[in-house]
Amino acid sequence: MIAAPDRTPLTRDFFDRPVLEVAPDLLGRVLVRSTPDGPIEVRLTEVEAYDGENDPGSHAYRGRTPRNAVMFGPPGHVYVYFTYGMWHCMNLVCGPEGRAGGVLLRAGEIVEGAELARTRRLSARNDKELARGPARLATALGIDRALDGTDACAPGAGPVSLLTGTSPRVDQVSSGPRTGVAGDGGVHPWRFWITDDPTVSPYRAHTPRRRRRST
DNA sequence: CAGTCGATTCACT
DNA sequence: GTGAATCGACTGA
Repeated sequence: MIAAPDRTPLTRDFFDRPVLEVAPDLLGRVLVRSTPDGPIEVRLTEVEAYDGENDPGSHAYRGRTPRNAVMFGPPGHVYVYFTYGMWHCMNLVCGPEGRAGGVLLRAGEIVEGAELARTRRLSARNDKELARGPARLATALGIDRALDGTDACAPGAGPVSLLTGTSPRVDQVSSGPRTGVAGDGGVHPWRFWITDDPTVSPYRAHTPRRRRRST
């Protein structure tokens, strides 16, 4: 008989560790998103670590700003940013307060609430695409900047929480360079995913944007 | 204050 | 594989 997955919420202590330790440890865990329309649960299959002010790829590299302030706050909180004029992406703040570490949630498998997720992800051709990619994951879960700063470890039923769940075996975890990260930030193998999982997003190197033709 | 670009996705060839 | 969409944050003058 197989034991049921442990639905005990992850506590702040889980996130109060170096981000490079937390990031791979999040794989396989289930994130619970509670909304008025119902719950959505996603099993995380791909993440990336961003190591605060030391990391050229991190939003915190040039210090604290109004946008990234939450990253400098206590661990276990949600950092949401808006990008490309259309998308939101979601992080979990890690490391001690002041350290500005974050784990970008890049992809996962919807394990509960797929029906609701489909209504938010009309372009998805199948359920594996519902949360394959960081902005897709945020869209499927109904995440936007209103959730920036939310405590994912708050007691009681918050809008976002994480379950202890079951971690994949160490030999089932792969790592490699982060997706779409420019320059020196792209050298570190700080992207982690569950090997061969079909919901993991495709890797793309950073592509400099073409200059817009001036008028 | 104008210029540049983004931890991306989608439609189309 | 290529290019457009779309806007807020950040940079440097």
